[in-house]
Amino acid sequence: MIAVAHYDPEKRFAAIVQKFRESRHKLTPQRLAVARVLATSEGHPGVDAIYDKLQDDFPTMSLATVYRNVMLIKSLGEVLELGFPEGGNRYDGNKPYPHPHLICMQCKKIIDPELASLKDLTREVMAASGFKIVTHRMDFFGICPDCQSR
Amino acid sequence: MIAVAHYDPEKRFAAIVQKFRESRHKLTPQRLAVARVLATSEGHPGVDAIYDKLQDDFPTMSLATVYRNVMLIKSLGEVLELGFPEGGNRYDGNKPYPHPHLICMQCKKIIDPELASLKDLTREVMAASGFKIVTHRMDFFGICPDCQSR
DNA sequence: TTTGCTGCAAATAGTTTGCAGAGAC
DNA sequence: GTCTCTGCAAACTATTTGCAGCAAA
Repeated sequence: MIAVAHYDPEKRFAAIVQKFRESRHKLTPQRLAVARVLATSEGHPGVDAIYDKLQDDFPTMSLATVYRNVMLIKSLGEVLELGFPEGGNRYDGNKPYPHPHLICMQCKKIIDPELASLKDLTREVMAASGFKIVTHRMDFFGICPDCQSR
Repeated sequence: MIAVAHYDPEKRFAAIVQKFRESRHKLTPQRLAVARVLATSEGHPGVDAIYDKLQDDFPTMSLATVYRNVMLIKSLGEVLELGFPEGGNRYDGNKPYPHPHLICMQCKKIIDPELASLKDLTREVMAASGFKIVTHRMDFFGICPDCQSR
């Protein structure tokens, strides 16, 4: 299996809360709960997955609140949004900077492969094209080992 | 400037028409017109760009028809769909297989950089993860030389 | 107390679909 | 003549927004 590096989820949560404070945003229970799910999830949850996960603790919370807080955290630079045109964006609050993803087309799981050579690729494109490259997106789609053996 | 390889647009158009025939789809003027735009456009047009471009020749054609035919051509494997979650998917009928893209965040132009090392990257991910990789998506986002000097 | 946040419901935007007539073959 | 395709309008879905009450600071 591939090596996967993750930050300490509690530190990630604290970093997001710190950004809330710096930007003078109120620390509501709903907001903190969304931040905690983003910081601690390894599975790159979507908005509806976050919503579902919080139903036990916040039965009256609305989807709109999840959307609003995910957007806020994204605007603070503390979550990476993985948009998919088919809908159902996924979020990574654990590593909020661009990095490659490996997506199982069957079970929809998303994992983070370690790829050393990607930085060189970015530099190669910059030099060859004259573009000033700001960010990138690199997704591999396939069938994971679990789904292959089913 | 970066080197950009393109196929002969007329050959691409003929290949798409050939697929229409093989799959027993009727050759309506609207369908052929959409295929021609996809085969000959270098700018990775979106559905609305295709629609706009065809307004002169087919003033009564509906957006739905463009959508339906783009989807048909995609299902025949003759166009590469570049979906963006913000909406406005873009299409490449000239090189209908996965390849990296370089997207200007300002003028929205999309060009095809030549990157030799990408195949190795895919193999690296396959070997390390155990995934059976089916396809990939690699986008670089930045500011093109034209927009930088404006 | 003040101001921003939440829940609800309605609005939005891109895309898809049902249907009846038109047209390819 | 048959059966698919088209144009129109309505439906759909994920997301966003307006508003009135609620709660953090």
